[in-house]
Amino acid sequence: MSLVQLESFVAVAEEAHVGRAARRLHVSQPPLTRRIRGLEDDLGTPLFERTPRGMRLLPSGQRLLPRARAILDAIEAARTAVHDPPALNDDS
Amino acid sequence: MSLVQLESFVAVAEEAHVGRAARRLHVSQPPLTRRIRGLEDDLGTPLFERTPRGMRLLPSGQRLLPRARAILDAIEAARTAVHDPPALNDDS
DNA sequence: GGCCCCGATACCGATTTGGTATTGGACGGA
DNA sequence: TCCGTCCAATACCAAATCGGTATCGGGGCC
Repeated sequence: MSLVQLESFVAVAEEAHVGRAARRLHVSQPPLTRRIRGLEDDLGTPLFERTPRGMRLLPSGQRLLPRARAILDAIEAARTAVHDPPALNDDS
Repeated sequence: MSLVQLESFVAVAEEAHVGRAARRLHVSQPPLTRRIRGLEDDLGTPLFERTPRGMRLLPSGQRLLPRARAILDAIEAARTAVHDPPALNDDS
């Protein structure tokens, strides 16, 4: 599992469409398809149902989605925290 | 930033020693040195002080450490959640 | 001054990754 | 029913990434 895979998963889940998600992520469609497939392989379970219209989240994917978002948010928070020392307490 | 980098960072922070951390992670020392360097480059700030005895966390690294651990834990939790459907509620 | 322990770097081969082109399947309209 | 369209999946190749071995450079410590 990688952060790139999680980011890709969230984008595809939100767009319900690999092509649109690819445009949003500034990559072409095939690598994005492979990222999703790689994530499913890593987890050992499918996350989406492939329909003729696009991608629909399976229950497993629905369970992953909020956690994936939380992880990506935590990454951003960590990035910020490294740079922002907490405000000094007057007592310290 | 990648999960591999975060995992490497936590190991080096805990061991205070690139060589020991490398053994623990089952990689050789040079790639681990590069992962740490890559993370520092990505964040734009050093995380460790290099001493003749090993590595010591800088304040920036101290701020990152608990967050890195939390992220790695969240990854494991997500992995588990995908496989474990929540117990059915009798009311549902 | 010589030895030892540490992380950093050079170099090379292997793996991974991305892009273009193409395929195959499912709809929808004429 | 056949053709055009839209979707994800795959084949293929080039570029980038990554890991390992060998080596370097700097500090301590006899």
